[in-house]
Amino acid sequence: MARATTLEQVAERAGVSRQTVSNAINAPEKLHPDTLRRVKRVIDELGYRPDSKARALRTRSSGLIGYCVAERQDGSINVFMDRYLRALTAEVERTGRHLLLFTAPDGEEGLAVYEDLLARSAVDGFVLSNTAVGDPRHAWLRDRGVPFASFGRIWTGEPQPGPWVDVDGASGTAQAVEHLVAQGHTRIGFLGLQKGNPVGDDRERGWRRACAEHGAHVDDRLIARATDEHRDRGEAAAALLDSDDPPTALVAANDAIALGAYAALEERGLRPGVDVALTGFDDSPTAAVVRPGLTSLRQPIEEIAARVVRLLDNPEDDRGELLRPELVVRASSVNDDGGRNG
Amino acid sequence: MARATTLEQVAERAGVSRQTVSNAINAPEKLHPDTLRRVKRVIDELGYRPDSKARALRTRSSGLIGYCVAERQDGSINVFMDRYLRALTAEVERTGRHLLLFTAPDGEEGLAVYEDLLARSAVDGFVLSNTAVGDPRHAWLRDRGVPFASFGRIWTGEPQPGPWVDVDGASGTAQAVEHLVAQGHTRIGFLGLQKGNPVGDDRERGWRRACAEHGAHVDDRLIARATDEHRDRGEAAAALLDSDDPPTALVAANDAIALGAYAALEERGLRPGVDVALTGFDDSPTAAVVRPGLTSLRQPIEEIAARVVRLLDNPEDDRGELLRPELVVRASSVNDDGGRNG
DNA sequence: CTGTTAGCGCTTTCAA
DNA sequence: TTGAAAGCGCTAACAG
Repeated sequence: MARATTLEQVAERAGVSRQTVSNAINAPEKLHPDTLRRVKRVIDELGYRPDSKARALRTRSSGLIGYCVAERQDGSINVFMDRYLRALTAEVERTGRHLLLFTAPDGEEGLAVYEDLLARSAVDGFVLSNTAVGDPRHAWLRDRGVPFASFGRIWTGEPQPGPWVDVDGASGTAQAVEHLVAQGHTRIGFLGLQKGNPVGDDRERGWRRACAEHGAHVDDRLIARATDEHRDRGEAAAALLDSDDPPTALVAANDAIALGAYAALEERGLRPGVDVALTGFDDSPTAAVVRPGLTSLRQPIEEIAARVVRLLDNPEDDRGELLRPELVVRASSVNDDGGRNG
Repeated sequence: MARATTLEQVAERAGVSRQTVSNAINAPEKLHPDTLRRVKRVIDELGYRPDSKARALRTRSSGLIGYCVAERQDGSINVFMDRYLRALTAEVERTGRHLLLFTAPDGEEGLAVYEDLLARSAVDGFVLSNTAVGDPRHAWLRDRGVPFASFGRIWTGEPQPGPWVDVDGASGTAQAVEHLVAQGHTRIGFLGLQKGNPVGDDRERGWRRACAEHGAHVDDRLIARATDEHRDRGEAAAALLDSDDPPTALVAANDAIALGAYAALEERGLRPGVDVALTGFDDSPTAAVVRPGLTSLRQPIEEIAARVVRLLDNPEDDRGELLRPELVVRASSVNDDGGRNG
């Protein structure tokens, strides 16, 4: 690998001092236009770029933002990983930095990895994701004055320890309910997560509120909960479908559970969208591909990435931002197919 | 953010020179056991870690491996992104390095980004992925003596410009055919990609070879091709199903096309697995979730990541490695459900 | 506006 | 085995 051009080589060739070359790059307004032009030409000729490590050493900032890819496959963020990382990388680059990936165990144990990265001054800050209930990372970083921004709240009830962006789950399920009410449904079931799961509770709140607001039934017997957040064989939906007064529509807390409901419906000879309307949440890649297409709530991943990076640099700006997901209507929730069966 | 401990602080506290501390970390065998113990204790007390940038500057190696996340969503690698990046990150960490993410346009244009990273000495090498036909990156990096390893071949027919790992597509579809022949099928159709797409051609070869070997029909009229590699509405399958002598089983070149076939079957009142056996390729998350579950070929992503990193460090070791995908049998390809309907 | 000096924190080289 | 000197390539601070 060829040795890269240095500042000194540029300086010599341009007949100026090293500092002038540095200024040409970092503070061009300080140079006489002629000098600037001459130096710039030499820079281009030689293809010179400041050595990132030397600059980092001197400026005490690595230009790297740490991002942890969960060590164990937990499934939930899975469906966004691709979109999110792509967007985050692009956003971070817009400010001339890069994303540094690392792995760490969940919980307290993982803090050692963050500490290591910090002790080596390998990163300037962190973007947090896969936030868990009572996640210790946020407070830990805040206490050390480390810049960070989080996709996801810590859900402890206490004030958030730092800037965050999250998706408004209640708004999402409320949109789904409104959509179903507009189709004439008044008995809309909710396929939730385990009670106490803050994401599930949030999404349940939206279902409850919207049902009340729009005159649909609100009744705890319209709620069933999935045992496994990431894989459901349809048990939750089955419970509601086999009840005395089954709902005519189902709002699921996520796509995995909605997909489980497909199985439960099929077993009972019912068709999603025709016999029972169904909506999911997350707009996973699968939602667009199954038959019939699953109506779902698309998380504004690209916007989340943009805001997270902005909050990282301007932590005072806005401490928290709640973004509305967007309802993507497919055949699973509309009686009339209307060509939307994608 | 608190200033990190330096070598000098450790040295002073331990009553030794800076160099001795450096040796305690990088060449402990050079120290007297007593000195080593004393220095190590101080290192632990202070939580000292060498500053990565200073070390990198001095040793001329950043400890960072570049990985490009494709700028445009091309869909194909999408399904692996999560697993692959996780595995790659872990592998790279095993040797004390980290992954640096960046974006770059496809083709020649993107080389400027690689050049920039190199000129700044921001990375020690690259792991390539999303390899395109005639991908210019490999030869470009080789010509500059930059370490790299590729997931995916360049498919030009010329010798590969550097170490690579890839999945043996032909072996995969051959496995699928053998599985179908074992179920009694002799007319097995192939749902391929556009002719000339080397991935599709490779997978087609396996189908053809295995059909010939196992006495199944081999006939170009058993082949239909999808227009769009990433989204197929079932047109390919429809062409075969509506032919004079339709196949009783279908091997698709990827899951997206197989999923398209679900639609074509449904429209004709046929059930995957019951009336027509069907297999996909890639074992996308969707394959496990659709009804019936889609039999598919799982790429050994974790092993690919491990080998890519090994090749990066030992380019002479093995220039190319072809890995066998694993057939994951689900209900779409077996007449008897057998409880495998996942 | 330009140049000189100093030093970021580390490891390599060489001397003791 | 340990220590001192030098310098990786850059920019902050200041002098001219």
